[in-house]
Parts: sequence; structure tokens; C-alpha cells
Amino acid sequence: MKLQKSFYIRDTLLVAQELLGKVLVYHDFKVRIRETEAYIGAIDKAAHCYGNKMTKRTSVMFREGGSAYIYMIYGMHYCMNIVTGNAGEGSGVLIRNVEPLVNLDEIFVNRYGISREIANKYQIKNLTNGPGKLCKSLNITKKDNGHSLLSENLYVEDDGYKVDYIHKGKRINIDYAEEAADFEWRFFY
DNA sequence: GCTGCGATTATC
DNA sequence: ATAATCGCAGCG
Repeated sequence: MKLQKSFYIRDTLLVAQELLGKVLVYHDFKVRIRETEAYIGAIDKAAHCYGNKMTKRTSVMFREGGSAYIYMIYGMHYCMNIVTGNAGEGSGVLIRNVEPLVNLDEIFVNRYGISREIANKYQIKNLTNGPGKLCKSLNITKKDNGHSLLSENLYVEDDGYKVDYIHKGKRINIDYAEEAADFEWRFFY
């Protein structure tokens, strides 16, 4: 069943963990969420909206939970977040690693420009195990920024899959974030 | 207007 | 370990 607004308007660390094992649906794609990171603007120097920094880029993060925040990083990759909490809070969950469930043929073309049959082992292993790889694989771009997760073509559903143990660790590539760099807000299984 | 850099990835 | 590559924030 599709997750409703009330799922997202909760504590960001809780949402980040409960998103594990859920299925992200985007048009004809379905992928299982395997790794997430929480970002909480109020106390998190790694967050784009740290210190309530409202800019053109971060405005979506200040919405009520349940929207997609898509941003471009390093001039060449898109990353997808799910906005969490109450309006004005400025928090969200980065989707880092997913496992494709359907439509593999189209994913290989989007990601590598090749048919699935000729993909090598390395390409298969690294298909969608990163935030930029996820967006490339599913063709998620800036056009999707601000889109509602309660809509027809973009949402998260619970298909009954159970995650047994959630691993926790420090978030990736935020060494500049001082004390926040040590927060164990990365979750995976 | 100009400058510097990043919640990444692929390759060396 | 490092290049690729560009939107945008910060400055003034």
C-alpha cells in the first residue's frame, strides 16, 4: 500500500530507518530502498538548509513532509531526497542505494546506454548502489524537484517486506560538516 | 559579474 | 587519489 502523508510528517531519523525495505515507485520503475541518510537542517551542518538557510535550491526542503527534493551535485549528478517533518523544519532523507525490482532492461539503457544482456558483472554490481546512480537509472532529474510523493507517478509503497537488522554508520562525503560528520545518520541493511 | 565548491562517480 | 563539470550561493 502507498505510504500516506502521516508517514513522512514524523521524526526524520525514524522515517530514514522505516524507509528501508520500502518500494520507491517512479513511473514504470520499482526499486527497493536499501540505504538512506537523514539530514536535519536545524542541527546539521551537513544539510543544505543548515541554519534555516532558505535559498532557491533548498526551498523544497522546508515544505511539509512528503515531497521529493532533487538537486544537482558536482555539475553532473542528481540526488533524490524525501522531505520529512513539519513545514518549516528543513529536513529530509537522501536515498543512497536501491535494488531494482522491475523494468531492468530500461534501467540498463538509462544507466549505461547498453542492453542488459551485454552488461558485465561490474556493471551489474554497481547498477544502482549510489544516489547519483539511482537518479540516472530511473531518469530522475531536476524536473521532479518538489513533486509530491502522494502522486500517481511518484510514491513509496509498503509491500510487506521486512528488514531484519538495520546497520547504522556515519554519513558519506560530508567531512566538512564538523561535529555533524560524526552523527550516525546513515542507515542500511 | 566573478569565484569557488559540492549529500558523486568512474577511472588511475 | 583525482578529474569531470555546472548551478548557485556569496560577495560587494
